[in-house]
Amino acid sequence: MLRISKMTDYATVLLARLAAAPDRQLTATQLAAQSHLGAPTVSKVLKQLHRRGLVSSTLGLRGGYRLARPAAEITAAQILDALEGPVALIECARQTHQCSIESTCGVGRAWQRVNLAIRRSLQEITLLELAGLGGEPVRFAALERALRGGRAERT
Amino acid sequence: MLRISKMTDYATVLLARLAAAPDRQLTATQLAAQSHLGAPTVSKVLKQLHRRGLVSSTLGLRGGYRLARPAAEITAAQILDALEGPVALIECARQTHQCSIESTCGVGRAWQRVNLAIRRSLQEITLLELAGLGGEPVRFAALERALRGGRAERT
DNA sequence: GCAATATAGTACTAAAATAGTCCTATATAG
DNA sequence: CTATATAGGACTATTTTAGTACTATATTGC
Ligand code: FES
Ligand code: FES
Repeated sequence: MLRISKMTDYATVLLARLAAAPDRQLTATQLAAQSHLGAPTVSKVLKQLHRRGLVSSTLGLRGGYRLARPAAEITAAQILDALEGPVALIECARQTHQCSIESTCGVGRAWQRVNLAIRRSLQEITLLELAGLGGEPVRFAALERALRGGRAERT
Repeated sequence: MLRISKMTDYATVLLARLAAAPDRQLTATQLAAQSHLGAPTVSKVLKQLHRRGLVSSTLGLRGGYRLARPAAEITAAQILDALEGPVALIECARQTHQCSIESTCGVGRAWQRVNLAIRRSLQEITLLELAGLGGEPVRFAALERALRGGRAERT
């Protein structure tokens, strides 16, 4: 249940590598070799990450990629959004809800709460933690809170 | 990000309908009409729900479906599992992890914790709440108040 | 027994999403 | 000017998901 795409998985791996070498500039080829992933695929992911502002790039010879900001300021939610867009748990949970059976079901509202809770938990996980660099354990306080409270979100 | 399949969505709708009529037996055709969904699809979903023990069925004339147990004892996690199986957030999070780059990445562990947290949250949502039948807003608000004093939020 | 109704199981087809590749353009260092 | 590297987009292949169809079996009521 609840898979993330391979591309997103790759993205976290690549970002973790960049996080481990914050002052260096790594090329797509280098990252592909380090990660044992295909070079074209890695390139594609990095391009997407650049589009979404998670990495900065330098063109030309001696170019490459680095994190656009410190690993502690990049969250799992941002990575997910960057690769998969703001798709929600179910169609009904999207802002423009045009579910055909909405009037008769009433389930959508509850799923939205679940969706919200998950988003909140993902916003508390930083790349630092994903990369295993932070030392602090992953926390899920917000998840617990959101599940019970169900407050509004702004993202 | 993090979609559930349409089938799972349908399942919650159908289960919610069954939950709303706990003492009646509804046929697939009736449920399809109520939910404005295709009859073959509804039938398929119900068969799967029966296989996974979430609904009980009666064969033959005057047959139909009903919940296998009270709505309060059916959780969102169970519904998800019934329709989509125990697939995890990423391949690496599965019990039989055979990720090819596992040795070099170290990201898997953190995702596993995210995965676990999401599962736990889904286990706390019951069908009663999904169906909008429980008194859940009060209960959640009270719990939140009791638990308040948590930690700060991050974007 | 027999016909009608309804679920059970399974196999198949169609459609959509995802993954991966390739090509062209552009920027930079030397 | 050339080699290297990213940027963007188009394309194909694969996989997953959704939906349909068909056969078998159980139950009711005549
Ligand atoms: S399935 Fe869309 S609102 Fe319920
Ligand atoms: S991507 Fe599989 S263990 Fe990291």
